[in-house]
Amino acid sequence: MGNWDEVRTAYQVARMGTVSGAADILGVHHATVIRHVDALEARLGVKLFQRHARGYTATEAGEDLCRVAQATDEQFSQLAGRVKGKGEEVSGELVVTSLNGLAPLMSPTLSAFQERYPDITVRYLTGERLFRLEYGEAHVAIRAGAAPDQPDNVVQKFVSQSVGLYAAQSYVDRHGIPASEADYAQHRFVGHDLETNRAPFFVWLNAHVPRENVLFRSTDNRAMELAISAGAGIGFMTVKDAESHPDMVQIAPPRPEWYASLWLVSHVDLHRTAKVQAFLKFVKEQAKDWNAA
Amino acid sequence: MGNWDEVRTAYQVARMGTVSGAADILGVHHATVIRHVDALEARLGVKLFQRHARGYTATEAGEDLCRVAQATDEQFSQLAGRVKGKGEEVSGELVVTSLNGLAPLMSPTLSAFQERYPDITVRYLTGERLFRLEYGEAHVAIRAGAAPDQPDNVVQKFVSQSVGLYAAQSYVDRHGIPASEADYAQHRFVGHDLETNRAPFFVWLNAHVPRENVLFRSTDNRAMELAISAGAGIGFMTVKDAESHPDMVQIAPPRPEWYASLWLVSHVDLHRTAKVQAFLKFVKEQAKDWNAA
DNA sequence: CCCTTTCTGTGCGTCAATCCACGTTTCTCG
DNA sequence: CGAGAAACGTGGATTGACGCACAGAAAGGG
Repeated sequence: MGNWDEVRTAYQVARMGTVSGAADILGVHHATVIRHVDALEARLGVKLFQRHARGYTATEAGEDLCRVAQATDEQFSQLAGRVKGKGEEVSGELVVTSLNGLAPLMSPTLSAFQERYPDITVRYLTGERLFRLEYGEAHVAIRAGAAPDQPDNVVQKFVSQSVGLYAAQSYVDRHGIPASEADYAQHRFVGHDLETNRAPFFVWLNAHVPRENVLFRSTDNRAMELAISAGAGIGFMTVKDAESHPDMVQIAPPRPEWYASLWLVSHVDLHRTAKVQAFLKFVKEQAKDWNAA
Repeated sequence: MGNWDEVRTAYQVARMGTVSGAADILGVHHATVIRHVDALEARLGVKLFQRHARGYTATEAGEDLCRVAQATDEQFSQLAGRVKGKGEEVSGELVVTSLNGLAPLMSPTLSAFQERYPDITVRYLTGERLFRLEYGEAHVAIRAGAAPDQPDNVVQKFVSQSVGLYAAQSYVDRHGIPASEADYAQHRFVGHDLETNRAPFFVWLNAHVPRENVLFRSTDNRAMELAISAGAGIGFMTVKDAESHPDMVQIAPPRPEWYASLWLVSHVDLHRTAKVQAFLKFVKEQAKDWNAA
């Protein structure tokens, strides 16, 4: 079935009964309508209309086509209505992705967002591998580290969490507090397992603390946090996280170069939709007081 | 919803996942596919696909469109199958029309035709008004009188029934048999109510018998036949009809100028279809021995 | 690590689909 | 009965859509 437009033209001819009437509705010249009908009949090998001076009347085949095309027309009209609305209303799925470590931060916000927009189904995808926005795997990603600059991605600054060096009271009781940076070589640290990690505070750690002093290593932020809390060593935590743990001792105050910047990333094709805009607005409102600066 | 072809190309893009693949299937250049998708998105005001180097992936709106278009594609395929078959197989409705008087002649033939082609539904429309082939009201018409020469109508000679003048035995018992044409003025006749009737034997009657002698007039051939049979007067009957009535006396033998010619008429648009061809062949076979000549 | 393949995207020239105008037929109304 | 309107149908002009070619980018393979 080669050409759907010809079906549409024939449908209007069957509805109107005249070529001229169909041409008016379709907004084309009546010669075009005649050619469409002729082409369609030639392809099907069947006469769809009987031609006479008062217009065209559909044969059985033409009436059959008319019924099918009418159903199609209604389906397409409904589709257009749905699709146009879909760009303006906040409903359906919202897929958000981030690395594992941000789950404690995001979960309450996503929950609140779902409560605010009950038509939304929130899917929060986390994992070690980065879900890729450009393949449509997610609407919004929360990325950490340096500002991503992939083309076709819209990047907005989210929060800059202030990060400090902390240790548990139990660790301080046993090993004391380092007096200066030179003293760090005598202490135990909690750090990332991969030396190539680009997080700013881990870069700083690699530069200022011998690798052999990083005795607890993990790839999971949550595991490191629990390790610090359990007294395994000195490590980086956000000020907010540290405050939520009892008996946490600040070894070094937050520094600007340690800031853990988070970025809201969305694909340019979806960024303008009302759904994504509503989410970005909502999450920035929620995070207003998380900022360090 | 302006352009159905654009929906079709977008559907293939959603199916294939790539512009190139869709272009291959559709048999057009991939640039055309891109233009169609762009135009459709612009009209709907919604992004249907996310573009990336590996291809296009459908957004929610695109998936919605894909579902609707798939249903449409299936509908159209089925339609094409039905419609193509409709031209080749003998099924559906066969609408035959004629004047009232031919019903006794046609009914057995139509019944036999329906028995021969069980998928056919026969509709036999009779009435004073002529059903018009050019408006698609009937597939085949049986017309009487002079050869019709309307454009777009295919006319075939059907049968020439021999017509004679007859009277019932009861009439002959009371009024005798006219000795010559000059004697007709002393007899009673059965004729058509309208003097303008073009049937050749009625034209002859108007010319040779005073109007006041036509004492039984009707517009219905069947009524006239029954009137003659009941002894109301002398009237025209086909030889076959006269033979089927008991006690019928031939007043004058059949003449060529009285021949009631019947014509098979079909519209040129439908004449080539297998259904009409099958009917014409069948009815001519049946009527082989009806002919007078 | 580079080469190949695949796919998107765009500027440009060409061709076909479209529009336009006129002729013909039929129906209607005065 | 005759003029006018409305509709189909066709040949010629034109514009918009299509195909082509090339560039850029990303994934896969040796």
